[in-house]
Amino acid sequence: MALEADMLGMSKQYDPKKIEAKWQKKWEKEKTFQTPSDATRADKYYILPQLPYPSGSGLHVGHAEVYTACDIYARYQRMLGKKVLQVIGWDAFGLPAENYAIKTNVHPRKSTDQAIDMFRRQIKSLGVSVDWEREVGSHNPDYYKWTQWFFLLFYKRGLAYRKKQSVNWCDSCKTVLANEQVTNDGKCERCDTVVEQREMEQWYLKITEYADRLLNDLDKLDWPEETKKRQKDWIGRSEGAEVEFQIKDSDKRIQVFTTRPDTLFGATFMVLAPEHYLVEELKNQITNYDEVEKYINDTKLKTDLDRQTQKEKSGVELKGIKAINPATQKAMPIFIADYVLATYGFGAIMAVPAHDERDWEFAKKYGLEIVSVVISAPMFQSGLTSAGIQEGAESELFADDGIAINSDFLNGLATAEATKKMINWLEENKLGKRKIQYKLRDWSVSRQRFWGAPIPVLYDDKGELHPVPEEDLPVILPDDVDFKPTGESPLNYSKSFNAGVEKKYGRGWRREPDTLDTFMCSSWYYYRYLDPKNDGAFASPEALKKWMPVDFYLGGPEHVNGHLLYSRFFTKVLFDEGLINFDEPFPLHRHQGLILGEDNRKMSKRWGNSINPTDVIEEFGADTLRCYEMFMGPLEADKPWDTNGVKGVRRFLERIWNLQEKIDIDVVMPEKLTRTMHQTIKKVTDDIAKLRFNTAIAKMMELINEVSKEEKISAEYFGLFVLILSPFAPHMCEELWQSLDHKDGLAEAKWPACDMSLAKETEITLAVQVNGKLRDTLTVPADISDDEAKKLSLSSVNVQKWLEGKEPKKVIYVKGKLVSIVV
RNA sequence: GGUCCGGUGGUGAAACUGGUAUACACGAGGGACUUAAAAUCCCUUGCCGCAAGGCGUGUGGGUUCGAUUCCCACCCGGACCACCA
Repeated sequence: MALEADMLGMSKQYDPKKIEAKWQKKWEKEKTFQTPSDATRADKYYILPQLPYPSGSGLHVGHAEVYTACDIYARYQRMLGKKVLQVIGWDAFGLPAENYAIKTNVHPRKSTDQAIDMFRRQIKSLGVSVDWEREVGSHNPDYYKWTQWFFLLFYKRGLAYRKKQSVNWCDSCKTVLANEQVTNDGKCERCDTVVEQREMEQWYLKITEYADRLLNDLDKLDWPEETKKRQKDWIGRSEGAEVEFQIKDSDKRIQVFTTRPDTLFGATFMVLAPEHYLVEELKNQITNYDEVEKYINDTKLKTDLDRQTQKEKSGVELKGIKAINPATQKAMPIFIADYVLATYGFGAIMAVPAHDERDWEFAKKYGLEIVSVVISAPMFQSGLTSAGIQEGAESELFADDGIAINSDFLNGLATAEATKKMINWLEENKLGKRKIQYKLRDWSVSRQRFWGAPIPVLYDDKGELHPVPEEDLPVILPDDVDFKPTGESPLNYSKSFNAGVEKKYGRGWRREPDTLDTFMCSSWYYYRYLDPKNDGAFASPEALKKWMPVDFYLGGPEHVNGHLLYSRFFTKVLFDEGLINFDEPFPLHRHQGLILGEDNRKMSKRWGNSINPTDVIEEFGADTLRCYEMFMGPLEADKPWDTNGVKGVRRFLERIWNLQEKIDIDVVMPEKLTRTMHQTIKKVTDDIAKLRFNTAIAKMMELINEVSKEEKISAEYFGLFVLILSPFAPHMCEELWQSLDHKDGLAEAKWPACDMSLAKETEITLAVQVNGKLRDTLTVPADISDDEAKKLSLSSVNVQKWLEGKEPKKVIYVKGKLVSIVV
């Protein structure tokens, strides 16, 4: 049929299904996108699309957005002569597969591998230029061997430890959750169950030890400013002091952290978190312990959600004990209250009701003493006597910086000065010292679940822990497991998991039954791509040296405080171990936006507004899907799907396809079209570099609109266009390129250079304004002089009309743009 | 409550460093082709006005020859954080 059509001189119909299958097969067979082995530091380019979780519901149009954007960038970089590394892998461990197993009794390995097969097929049908030979899956023993190795590295460096602590517990998933996995209304991010607090022994990684570096090194990164700020806020650095308060008639002390040591003279009571260890220790001296115990128990029952929605502060005084304010020597009442968090600072505060909103509310409710020790600078200068202030002091809350009063040796000092002086005084008297406090907490990494990497630790017959020797890795995840969640680790009940342990290590020895948080798997995957089959290291020193750091990383903004922070942490630990010579993995990072449903809501089963990329490919073709998703709007913006918009893009590609009919080798293109071509090359080049794919496509559409009016188009001209379109619509462009008699595929082609002398306009349109209003436009030679431009503008009939014979006061010429006349 | 981001046609969105606001696309209206429909092609499309012209980038001010862009105040929407001492 096709041959017949050719012989009749009829053009072939654009048939993406055929074209796309053909080229995808060819690329795969010829390993077109295999990572070049001759890459060097100078010409390497590492492009990383974020690691997908292969969910059972298949690929989402949002995935297609990430892979297309990265692929356009990759193909562009190759055409510039870069040796590109682009790979996709699978974040394969995790709760959904295990929950599915509990429901259906299908082994997670089976459902996960099925999901991966589907994902791989779907991603391949997008025509992305990734090196499939380097694909990795975090659930494979040759991958999680190294996840376990990383754990041992942390352990060796004293960064992994076990601790009994109050943890977030999801009773539906029967597991512990990291703070990052709890939603802001206190629910499990996976299953929406309200999270409770439980005391449990868990493994932690000491990410807090890296808080300052994780904060300071943000300055080195080219990341969206908002993202850096969110990470900064999450780390939450505060400068202040720790202060010790003696308990009256006792040798015990209460330690607190405060950012306002300058207000110490105004501290009138103390508040401990209900979980504070001193409450138990001072039990015998507390006269109302029944009441106190009741409050503690009530707090335990309360969920985070209850604590947050509760408006009024509550607490109980610890009667029978008092603390001494080291500055005033006054005895102060001590309370427990749940507005003080056990997990921040020392779990205790000095309360300064006059200068802290929370303390103020609490003092008001319980009728506690309020002493004002800071006033605003204007008020201080207005000459109010200190007596006058003392009288009116209780009426107002003042939480800002100001001037110290009622504070002995601090009086008259501004807050910054007063703070310094107070810290010096505390240090001299051994009552406290300067301290920097972070909100960031250590990362809880153990999970009482099956579908994860086993923690490579052994316990001997005395319960002492021993890391698994490196040569015994990987600790294999067994298959004989009952999936029913019990709250205990399913691995406890696996025969094969514990078989041979005693024989190998000694009588009474057993394995740690917990598995690692899946975030540990995804914190280092970008290293494995460099050397995925290496059995002796997570990656060879040569590969690390050649490819890292990642040149461009694209991922969702949801990972700001989880994955991105953890990956930076892993990298810094590798750096400290001397295994790498850089300490940030992703110097350049951008986010893609969310693709919403046609109804402007987030795509979900619930609304029935999901779009399956495979359906779109089936109906319109992968090239159309790719171009449409890039044309929708800025990459980082959230944008709704519009099926008519997809049709519009398909129309655009068809018009290009049909231009083949007009190709004539001998025709010489008009100067104006040559100019448009070079302007388009420049625009598309600049826009791809800035990831502004939407405007790049718009510019190419403009060119096609203009060219479509021509009778004949030269093959060379058309070829130039095919080159710049090729990263966006690679299948169609390969086909067109081939039909232009190029023997090599586009993988061998070079990105065209913009010839600025050809792109330059010979004529420009000048806008002429009179008193700021547009009155005329003039077409003039591009090299017109200032005087000539002004003279021409003033002589224009349209301008004369508005001048009304008056002499202009001022004439401004903005080169190549406009003339502004003021009368 | 705090922080950040945003508000431009009927819709998704353009606009370099302060310089002709609405590129490109969708939708809509009209026309050509067709027995008809689809597809395709052409024209129109911010608002008011017959026109000249006026008005227009959330609202009100300011700076400037000139403001979507800079400054101040406010309104609205979204995201994130949320008792962090």
